[in-house]
Amino acid sequence: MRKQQLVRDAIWDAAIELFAEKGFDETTVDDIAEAAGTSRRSFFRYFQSKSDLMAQDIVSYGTSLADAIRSCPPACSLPVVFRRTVLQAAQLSAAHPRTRQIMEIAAKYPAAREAQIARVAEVQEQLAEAFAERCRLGGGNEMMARVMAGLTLSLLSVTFRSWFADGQNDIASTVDQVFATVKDLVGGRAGSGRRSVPRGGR
Amino acid sequence: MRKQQLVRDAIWDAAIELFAEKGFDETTVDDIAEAAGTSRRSFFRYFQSKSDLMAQDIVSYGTSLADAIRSCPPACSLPVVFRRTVLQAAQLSAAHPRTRQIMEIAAKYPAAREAQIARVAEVQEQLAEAFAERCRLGGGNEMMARVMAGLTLSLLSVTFRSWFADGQNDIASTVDQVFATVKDLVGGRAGSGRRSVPRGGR
DNA sequence: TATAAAGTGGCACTCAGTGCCATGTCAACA
DNA sequence: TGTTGACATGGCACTGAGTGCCACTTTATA
Repeated sequence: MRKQQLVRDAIWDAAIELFAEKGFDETTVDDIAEAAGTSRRSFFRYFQSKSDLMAQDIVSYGTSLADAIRSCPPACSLPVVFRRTVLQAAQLSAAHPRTRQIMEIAAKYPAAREAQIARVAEVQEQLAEAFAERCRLGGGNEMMARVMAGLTLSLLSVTFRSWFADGQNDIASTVDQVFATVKDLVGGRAGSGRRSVPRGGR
Repeated sequence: MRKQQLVRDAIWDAAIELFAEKGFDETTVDDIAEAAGTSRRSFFRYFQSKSDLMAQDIVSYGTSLADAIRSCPPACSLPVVFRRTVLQAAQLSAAHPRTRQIMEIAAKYPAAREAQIARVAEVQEQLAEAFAERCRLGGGNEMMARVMAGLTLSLLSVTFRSWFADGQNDIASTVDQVFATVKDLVGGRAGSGRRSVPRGGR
């Protein structure tokens, strides 16, 4: 039924509004239920917990990331898949009207932040699978898929933080900046001035 | 006072033992307090929560990582600092007698895993600071420090997972393996057989 | 030994989360 | 139109987490 989605949205909106207004810790489930015009008991039918609700965007964000990976043209090299994925996910999230509000809540309340971070680990699993599939990294190489997934999320996290801190809207250029930084770190050609060359091995 | 530490250790040991035995979710704070020969109220004087207790090792692990970064000889290049850090942290943790037990608990119970993951974010902050300090990445380049921190933890996570899954004890070789994988991904010379070359740029 | 400081345990309270059950709603069907 | 069944809802009661408060005990110091 479509009404289900309506109730769910009502709860979610009410919750975010209250979190922003009164604080994450200060808002009880009863508050949210009341503001959404439903009961405490129903709240828990739609969301597993307050934390679960808070991390909802991370989950959907994860599926769009996985989609981005899978939908990348087959000709793309690994690094290109990589970059496209980060860029696409960043743009998608940046476009969502509530994103900044949610980031503010997460920045302010550790409990809210933890709720999100906890889900990131699940997203990482999804990504690893998607990468493995996309790049046919079968056999003993799920390791690379996992490294890619971890790296992708690290870069995204840095990207968002920087984008959020700057208060600017052009997330694509933030992505460029982050990639330039990594290249510099890891030994690509581009550089932001500082030499810090590779030659890693023991 | 030294007795404080004794009580704390007693609680911690009792908790880990019970988690392994009955499960994380199934163990109540009362159970732990009783097993440790203290009261529920005192439990909360030593640990903020059950989750806090579960994540205790992550915290100490974080400080040893930060130390590893700071104690790296000044001559080392960035990638070397990097590798040393990962290796040192891996070895340190692998050496701790309870590490495997804790990983088993985390593997089995999502709530326990989440508790740990939530703390990893804090560790990442610590690492970013340490990297920034160690490499004198002042000014506008905290970004690189954060990328390094994220990358370090990603690699460590993969390393541990692999080490844990294999059931082997030589974590140094696992680290080698992971680094070879990254190099392969990002365009170094070493390779584990599969070509998936760099040539990053957009 | 007296006394201050610090640690401890019990009690009561709020809030999260869950199981159970009675009620309400809507649609299909007789 | 009235009955039935599926399903969503809301209330109630219960357990466990986490906290504030206070009385008690232990320990260090004079």
